[in-house]
Amino acid sequence: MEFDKDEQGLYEFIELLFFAYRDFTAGPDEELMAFGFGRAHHRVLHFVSRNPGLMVAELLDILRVSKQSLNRVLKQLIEEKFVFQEQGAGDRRRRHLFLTAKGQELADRLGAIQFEQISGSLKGFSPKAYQNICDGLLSLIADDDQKEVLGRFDEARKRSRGSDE
Amino acid sequence: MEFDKDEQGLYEFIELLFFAYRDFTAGPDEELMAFGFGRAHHRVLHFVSRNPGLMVAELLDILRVSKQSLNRVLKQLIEEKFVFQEQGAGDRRRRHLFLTAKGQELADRLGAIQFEQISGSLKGFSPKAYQNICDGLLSLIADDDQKEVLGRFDEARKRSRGSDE
DNA sequence: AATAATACGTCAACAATGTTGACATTGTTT
DNA sequence: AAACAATGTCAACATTGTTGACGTATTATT
Repeated sequence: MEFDKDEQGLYEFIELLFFAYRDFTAGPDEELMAFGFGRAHHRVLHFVSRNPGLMVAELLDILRVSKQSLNRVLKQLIEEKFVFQEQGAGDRRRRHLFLTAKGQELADRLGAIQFEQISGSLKGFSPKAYQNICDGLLSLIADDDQKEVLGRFDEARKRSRGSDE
Repeated sequence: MEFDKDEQGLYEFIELLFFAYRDFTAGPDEELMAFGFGRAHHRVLHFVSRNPGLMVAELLDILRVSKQSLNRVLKQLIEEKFVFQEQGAGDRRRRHLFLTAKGQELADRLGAIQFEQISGSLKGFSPKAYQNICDGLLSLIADDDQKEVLGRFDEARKRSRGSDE
């Protein structure tokens, strides 16, 4: 397996991504079933947990689904008190999304499942090798989206520093 | 971004995988629409292309869906002459799956789209870095499945050597 | 002040893809 | 002959995606 237009290698890469994604999402999916939720709910919980105060429009841009599709799961999460909204201070049309204690608890549990999976899988990797994997995944993302993704990473790290210290 | 139970880094890893998978599947999805097919059809075309003579039971194990769900798309692909079946020589209950010329053409076109995406994204990576990415993806796959995946990789490489020389 | 644009919510219909359960067919094994 | 295995099929239903149309605040523009 080396990179150089080797057709076999490229096909293998495609399959690795498919199987990795398949097995990676399997764990949380099980846990979610107990709540009557699915993968779509997980995505909302994840991104609201990581970006507290996220607006609906931003979430739509992240998930790339129609607002009707998002609204179906978001409505459930709000009705069942996993998520709540706050009207924007400046612009009162905006709804900022946050997790309730219950929502945060579930998001954290799902995160913990994936943490174990990742650290179990990658514990043998050097920091350098791990960096290569992250860089590789990042460059698979469409050029226009990479900036947005990295921007949100930065904000999350700033928030985390702000609350830790 | 370094590997060591850094919560931020692990969350970032999760998101990278999500966005990479999202953007990686977007290309073929568009092409498939023109044929009235979806991602489920793509998976069948891909794995039959890579493993000619694959049995239905093996495909079910790869995709991890119910036979009824598979049958729906497989039936379409057979009726529209992208895939054909051959009765097993030894065990005549078995149906071995193959692509027709038309099916192979479509599978190749979809492969080409993803090839361009991958090589465009990873062209700056050293062979070593590329190897790290592949190893990382592989280890994200459930332990029991890694052997199967690697086994099929080997078979595909053997087949490819057999027909190339 | 009237009008347009924005952010969001909602109703309805429909499509793709997943599920389970039940049953039929054909071929192999015991 | 009876049991098992591999596949196909019918039906019902769940989740998550789509489009189109419309409603309601709120803000921005003219």
